Amino acid sequence: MEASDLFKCIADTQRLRILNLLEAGPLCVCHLQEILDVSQVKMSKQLSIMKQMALVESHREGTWMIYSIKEPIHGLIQNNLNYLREADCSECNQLQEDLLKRGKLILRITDNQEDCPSSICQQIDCC
Amino acid sequence: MEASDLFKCIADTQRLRILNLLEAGPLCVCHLQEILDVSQVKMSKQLSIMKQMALVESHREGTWMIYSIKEPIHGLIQNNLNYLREADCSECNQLQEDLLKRGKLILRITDNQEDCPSSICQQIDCC
DNA sequence: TTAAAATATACCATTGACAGTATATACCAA
DNA sequence: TTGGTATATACTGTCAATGGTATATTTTAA
Repeated sequence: MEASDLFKCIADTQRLRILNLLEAGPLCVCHLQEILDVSQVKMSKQLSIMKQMALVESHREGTWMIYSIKEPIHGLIQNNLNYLREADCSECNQLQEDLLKRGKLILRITDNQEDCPSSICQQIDCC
Repeated sequence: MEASDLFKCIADTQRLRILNLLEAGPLCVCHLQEILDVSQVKMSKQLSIMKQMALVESHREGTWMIYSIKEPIHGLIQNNLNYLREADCSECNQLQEDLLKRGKLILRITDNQEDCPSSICQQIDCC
């Protein structure tokens, strides 16, 4: 895995946002879609790209596919996520917003007793 | 200047190598060409791209164009250069090799009394 | 004023990333 | 076994990045 491939990957704002979210915990495709407000096809493709690069991995739970960071997270990715979360720029702010949205989303699927992939909700002792 | 633009920039190995070299000190186009072993046209284009992004700047000395990092260097660039110089990957090793080549090149143009852009050679009290 | 060196730009062809539509697959519940 | 939900893939058109050739520009020296 060359550094240039990793840079190319996170040069796409959506992929960067996905990695930022997954680094906080696993999510299924539809919830990623909801947070990033992006079409199903596009999300699926982005995840597929990063899966091929071995940056993320997935497992099935019923009809859901749960994506998570493939451990250990690559140092260059971690380094840049850390940097951008501290920095002040429009994309950096978006990463923070996404994490807030993620928090709300997890609360919502807990509270409303919505169907909830256990590997996501078990993070907060629900489901 | 969005983070994604910066990532796109350093996702190109040549541009990354150029920034790595310039961060160590100014160089003229022909010396960058020599170290990276790349055509004149291509080098000129890469520099032009980064000049437009305000990552580098240039000034003329005779027929030479001397390029240098535009201060202050962007934190994201600095951060990644620091990371890659410490890391171990083929591209990381290349960055180190380039810096060695740069050192030898500066010694050579000093020793051989070659024509030497003063803003480069004054770094080592020559010319 | 002409020639040579260093650099930049214009032009063109090729390639690769990306977005969208349609369709396929996998799983579940009735 | 049928329909619905979630997800993936195939196909296609479009646009941007890239690399090469030729040429222009700037400066210096003869």
